[in-house]
Amino acid sequence: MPRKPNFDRNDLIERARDLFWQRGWSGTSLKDLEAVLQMKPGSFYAAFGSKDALFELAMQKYVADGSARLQELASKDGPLEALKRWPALAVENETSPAKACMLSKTLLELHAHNHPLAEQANLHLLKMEEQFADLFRQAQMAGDIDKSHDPQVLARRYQSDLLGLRVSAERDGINAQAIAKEIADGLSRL
Amino acid sequence: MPRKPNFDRNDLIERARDLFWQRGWSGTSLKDLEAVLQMKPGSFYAAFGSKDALFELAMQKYVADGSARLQELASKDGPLEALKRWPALAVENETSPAKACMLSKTLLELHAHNHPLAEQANLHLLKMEEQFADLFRQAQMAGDIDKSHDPQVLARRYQSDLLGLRVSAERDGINAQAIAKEIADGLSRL
DNA sequence: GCCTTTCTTGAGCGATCACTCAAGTATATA
DNA sequence: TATATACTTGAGTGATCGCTCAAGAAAGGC
Repeated sequence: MPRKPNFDRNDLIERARDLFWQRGWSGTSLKDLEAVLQMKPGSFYAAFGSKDALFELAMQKYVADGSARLQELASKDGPLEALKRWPALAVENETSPAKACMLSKTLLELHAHNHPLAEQANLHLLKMEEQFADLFRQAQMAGDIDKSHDPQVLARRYQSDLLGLRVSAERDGINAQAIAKEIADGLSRL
Repeated sequence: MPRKPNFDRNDLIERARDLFWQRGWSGTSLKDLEAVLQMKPGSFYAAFGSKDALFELAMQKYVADGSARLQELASKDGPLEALKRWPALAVENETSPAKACMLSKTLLELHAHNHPLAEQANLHLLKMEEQFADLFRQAQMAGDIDKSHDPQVLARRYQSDLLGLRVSAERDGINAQAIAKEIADGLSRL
């Protein structure tokens, strides 16, 4: 049999995710990708098919990694504590490609053009919201949150607050950690 | 003396604002603008200088109009009531070019490229935040909000929540009015 | 009427966009 | 070692990007 590709596909997708996350869809050119991935156009298209196809892979990795990190946090510290710590974690990482959520950036950029990637981003956001709802449910079962609240409603509001926080964190001169703390404190009052 | 331009400059800026607001900076081409403004390239560049210059004018109009509408609401119903009604108003208008805030869309799209328009958007957001803080202050003077709160802190959180709401409203299948109501209810508990 | 001043027109500029493909190169099997 | 089977290369595709500019058209003042 023949030659093997001399790259680590997973590593390439991660690097593409970081570039797309930071610069957005139209802000990332094939030239940018070729530079970061160290690939010529021919190899790129043989490996991924199109810029859009790679973007979708990048979003999937973004969601899978984030989801796993939240789940791990919940396993370690419990569901409520995970939900309370998550906003600060989302915003504190100095090395992350951007503070704002990649899914919301994609949605805002491409929704007006009815681009399929905007629809995909929305679906991924729905999945994240469902994970939040699960954690709220678990926190209720553990007696940490009053059972009078609807977990879906809590999750919807929580995600909205999180998206706002992460837009704010993208700004210069905004104390995002302070907002993150307020969101966490709000959960204590449920 | 000579010929007058046969267009209403203010009207052109409004149409450009709607287009930019909906499609974003890189999502709006000169061709799009020429079509909507009914201008050939020569006239366009004679009138506005560049795409970026028109975008800045569009943002200024966006902020001026929004700011005036909020101020009018406050004059009519009082500062606290204005702050409580504002989220629902921002999200209910079916004819608006987009649900998300034009400033946050611009910031997210252009911040990574250090584009001057991202910096401008941030400054406009700061001005809006200051207006919110003023209204919170006035509500405290009127005795509608406990004086133990810092108006700047309230405004920062309020704006973050508003940005999150408006990103959520851009999504399909999200009940943004419900989130708006929760934000308003939160203000009642201050 | 004419002249001056401005606005309008639209072909077309160089640069960049996402993407293609034929030719060359490396590797596993026979 | 020979062959088959990928992977890699990079010049080049047509389309579109923001923008320019010379020529023509319109509306004052005289």
